[in-house]
Amino acid sequence: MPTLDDVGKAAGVSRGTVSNVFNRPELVRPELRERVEEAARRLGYGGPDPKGRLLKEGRFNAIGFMPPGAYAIAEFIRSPYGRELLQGAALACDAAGATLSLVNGTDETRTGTIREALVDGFILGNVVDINLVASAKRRRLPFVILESDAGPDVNSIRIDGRSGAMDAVRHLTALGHMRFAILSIRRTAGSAIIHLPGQAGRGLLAGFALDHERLQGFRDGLAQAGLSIDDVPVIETRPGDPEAGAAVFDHCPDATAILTMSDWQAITVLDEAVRRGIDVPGHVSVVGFDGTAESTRTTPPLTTVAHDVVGKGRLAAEMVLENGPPRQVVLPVELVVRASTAPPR
Amino acid sequence: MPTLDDVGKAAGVSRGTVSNVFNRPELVRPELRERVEEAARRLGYGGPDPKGRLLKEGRFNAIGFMPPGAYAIAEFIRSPYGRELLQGAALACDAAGATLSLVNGTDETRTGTIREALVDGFILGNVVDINLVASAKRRRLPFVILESDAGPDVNSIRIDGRSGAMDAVRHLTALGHMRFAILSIRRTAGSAIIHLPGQAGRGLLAGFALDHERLQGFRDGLAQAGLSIDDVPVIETRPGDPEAGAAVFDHCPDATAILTMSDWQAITVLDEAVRRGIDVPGHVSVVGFDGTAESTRTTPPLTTVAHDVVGKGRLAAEMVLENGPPRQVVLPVELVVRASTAPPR
DNA sequence: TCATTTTCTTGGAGCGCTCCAAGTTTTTTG
DNA sequence: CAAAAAACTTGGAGCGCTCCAAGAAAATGA
Repeated sequence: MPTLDDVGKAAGVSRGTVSNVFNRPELVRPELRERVEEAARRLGYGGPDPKGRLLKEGRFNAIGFMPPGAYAIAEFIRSPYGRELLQGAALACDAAGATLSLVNGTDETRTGTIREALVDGFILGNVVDINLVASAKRRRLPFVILESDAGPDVNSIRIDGRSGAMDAVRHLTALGHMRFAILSIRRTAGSAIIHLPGQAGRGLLAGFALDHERLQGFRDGLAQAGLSIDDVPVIETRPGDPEAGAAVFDHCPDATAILTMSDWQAITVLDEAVRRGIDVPGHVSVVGFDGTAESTRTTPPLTTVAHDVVGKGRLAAEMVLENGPPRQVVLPVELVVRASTAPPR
Repeated sequence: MPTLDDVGKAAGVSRGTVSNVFNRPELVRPELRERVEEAARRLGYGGPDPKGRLLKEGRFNAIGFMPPGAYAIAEFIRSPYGRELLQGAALACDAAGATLSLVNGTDETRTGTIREALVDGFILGNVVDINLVASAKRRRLPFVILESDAGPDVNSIRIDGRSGAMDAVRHLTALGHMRFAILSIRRTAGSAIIHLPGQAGRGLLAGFALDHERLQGFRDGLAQAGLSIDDVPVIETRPGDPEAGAAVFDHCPDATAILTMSDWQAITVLDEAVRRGIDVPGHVSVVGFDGTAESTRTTPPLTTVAHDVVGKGRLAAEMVLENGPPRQVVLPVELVVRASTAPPR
């Protein structure tokens, strides 16, 4: 690839002049300009390489988005939650004239990615591996983490998952439900993990912050109705696992209410219900989480623990772009009652 | 921000040694390494800046995605078509270990964006402004354009929109439909444009390649049934305009079949039908375009002119990443008949 | 102890560009 | 027509890094 120098040589002028021809053409006498442009054409010069400029300018004018532990970018875009989050981030980037870089990376390579990504800051999707936060700090770029809190010196945005989950349970117990099933999120590769009541080592409340918090909310909500989460089957599936619905119906045949951790999971359950001819909400009630646009369009429309996902994505990008003092934001949630819940059969 | 040199100075070693500490630590004696690391910590050095390396290496290891003329990135992600396309591109980037950069830009700034984006290649969403192709050529990076054909020296991927559109019309005329409405895409900002039959200067077949082609298909399909597109009202709305459905029902009250240019538009029509208590397909049939995953989940499920959108996105990214000789790919379409079409009332 | 080998460290060159002070040429002015 | 002003062009410095040949130091062997 020819460089400014090559073009300059070919046109019999200096590098600086060639640079001017491309960046400040008004500074260069027309006939000279023409000569330089002609030389550039002849050599197949594609214009000043942004790499060079970059080094000088010092900014990529881009922020990186790293999807949550369990996802690849492609998978994340597929999820209703993921695409609204990206939408919001894209909105903010657009407004700021910045680029949104979708960086991939398996759990093992993410640290390296953080070290080397060509960005001015990061949005770290729900962080599973806490070492990522350490890596991000080390890079000394602004970043924000989603759905975790890593202390007062780290930007974070999360929702109050516990109270949202409690609201969902309260709604269902108020309708008279007593027999629940919980669809939780598996944060590693693989198919559904079934935790039946009474099973040893259910370790449900270990895991990852987001899931932990929501499970706590479910637990506490159940407790308020005199029920124990220990009697509730919990199934962990990967976010977009199409088998999730099947797993629930197979393993929790007498649940009258199914609590989930995302609208996507709830949709899977709805789909499986159609397949099996199970009536929702007549036979079983289903509650989603996140309140994405999808949840309004299902059949029946989904009762869900909603928050402003697009707004969250936008805020995240804004925080990174602004690079102000660290903030920990907790967004409100609201139970939106639609037609997927009703009194038990 | 401190640099390798600063750290070297602070630790009393050379720049090269500091670089080794970070990149090939095994080459550096442990105690020296420790001394350097300690100096780095003390200075708050965030590790070798990728900018420097970049210049040496010469590749960004990223491809840029530029959305179609009418969209911003955020809007594009909202559309069922857009997110499947991005999904596919993300898939290919992930497999290649590359980053997918979502570059924004209004119509006026896109040329500049193409000149300066920090990427090794481009996917240009449906190109409205043909000058973009010239800009992309000038940059001398691999690129592919979608839903247009810019000749044998430019990578392109498109579907056979004309035959897909014809299939849609044939399906409807076979069912007995005689009165149509067409929902087309407005490629500029603003609300719906109504082209009623007989109106002067309908200029329907001008516009942008994709729309042009599909309109041709509609025209030719109608002609086969002895109908003229000149008698069919055509409404142009922006891709995600929620008013699209309303415009159709307001201005084409006696259409028994509505042809659209995207599933997204068709979904809008379905939503409006629900709102107005209009039965689909009892009262009116609706046909989508693209065959996105969304189209299976609507009520009723959508009859649509389908193609593999995810595959298209993946292929696009692969073509850019491979940087082989230019190819012009035409993907097959297939009319998928579902429950949104039926014989006319 | 000195020669040889092995291990470690150095600093210059170069990646492609932009910026800018200084120099050169052209134009204007008195 | 010379001097002053304006217009244009030049080339070095520097952005932060990696690579690598060469040099220095330490370890090993005779």
